Amino acid sequence: VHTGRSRFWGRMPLRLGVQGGWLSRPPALSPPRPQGPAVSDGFAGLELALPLEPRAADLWGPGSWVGAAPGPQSAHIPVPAQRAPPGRARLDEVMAAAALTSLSTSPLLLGTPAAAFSSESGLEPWKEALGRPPGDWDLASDPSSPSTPSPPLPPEAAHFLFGEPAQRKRKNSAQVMFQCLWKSCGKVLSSASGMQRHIRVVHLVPPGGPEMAGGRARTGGSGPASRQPFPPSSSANPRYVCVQGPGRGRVGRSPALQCPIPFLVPPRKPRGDAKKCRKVYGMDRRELWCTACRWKKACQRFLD
DNA sequence: GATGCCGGGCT
DNA sequence: AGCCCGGCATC
Ligand SMILES: [Zn+2]
Repeated sequence: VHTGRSRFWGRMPLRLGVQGGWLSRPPALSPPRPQGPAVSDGFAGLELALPLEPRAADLWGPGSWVGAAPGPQSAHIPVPAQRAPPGRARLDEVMAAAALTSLSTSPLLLGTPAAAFSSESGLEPWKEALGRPPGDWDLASDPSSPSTPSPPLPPEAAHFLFGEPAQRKRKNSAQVMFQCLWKSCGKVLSSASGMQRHIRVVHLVPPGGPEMAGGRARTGGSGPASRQPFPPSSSANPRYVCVQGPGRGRVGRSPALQCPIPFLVPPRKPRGDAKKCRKVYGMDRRELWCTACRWKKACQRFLD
């Protein structure tokens, strides 16, 4: 059983270079590597478009691609911004890119020309939200909001979450909204603080252990992965590595350590050395492979 | 180049 | 659900 896939968040139009929950593409950053190539680094490739301005104009503008300036620790991931081949809506695509991760929050501009966001494809969450009277789908609908005020997320986290919502002189028709893109969440809130709280309460394991979570503890692995960004990773490698922020380089087993969530990642997974069906039987004896191997999935016969 | 397999598409 | 494959990371 592996623990869900990606567990990052970022702003909407960005995409994290993650595959299978393990960081992809080592190179670039190269922190001091204490060990051989097999176990070292591996998380420098984290690709973030942090410097991006969250303003819609920039994100969806005429340029077809947006990306972060290449830097020591941020390669850029181009994200199609405007047009997309028919059958695949652009927003859908961007959403997919973002949703590739588990969560992302982003300011949305409501009331802007529909063309900017119009999409036939499924975006149920905020499409729905759009249909409802403002203030209705706000915090009021958050089932898990205790009356007690809680401390805000660390400032860094907030930064990664929303950036500055660009306090434009608001044309009375435009309104900045925030959407939670945590896997299959999509909640839309009207304030950054509200979104922070939502994320903390609903998606984050509190820094005291999962059992301290509000009323209903989410201990085991039974719940939807969407609520377990930091699952009690299996006995083998119960660690997360902080790749950015105050706690950079530190390891721990929960987001409790000083690290903005987006940069708290599991270390790279080594490839097992067990020979799998493909290697054992060869391409010509494909019928002998286990089904998983035949389907290019993780082998079920020869486990690691 | 070969192998392992995630993510996602199709039926 | 079963089945397949693109693409990527690792060997
Ligand atoms: Zn197999």
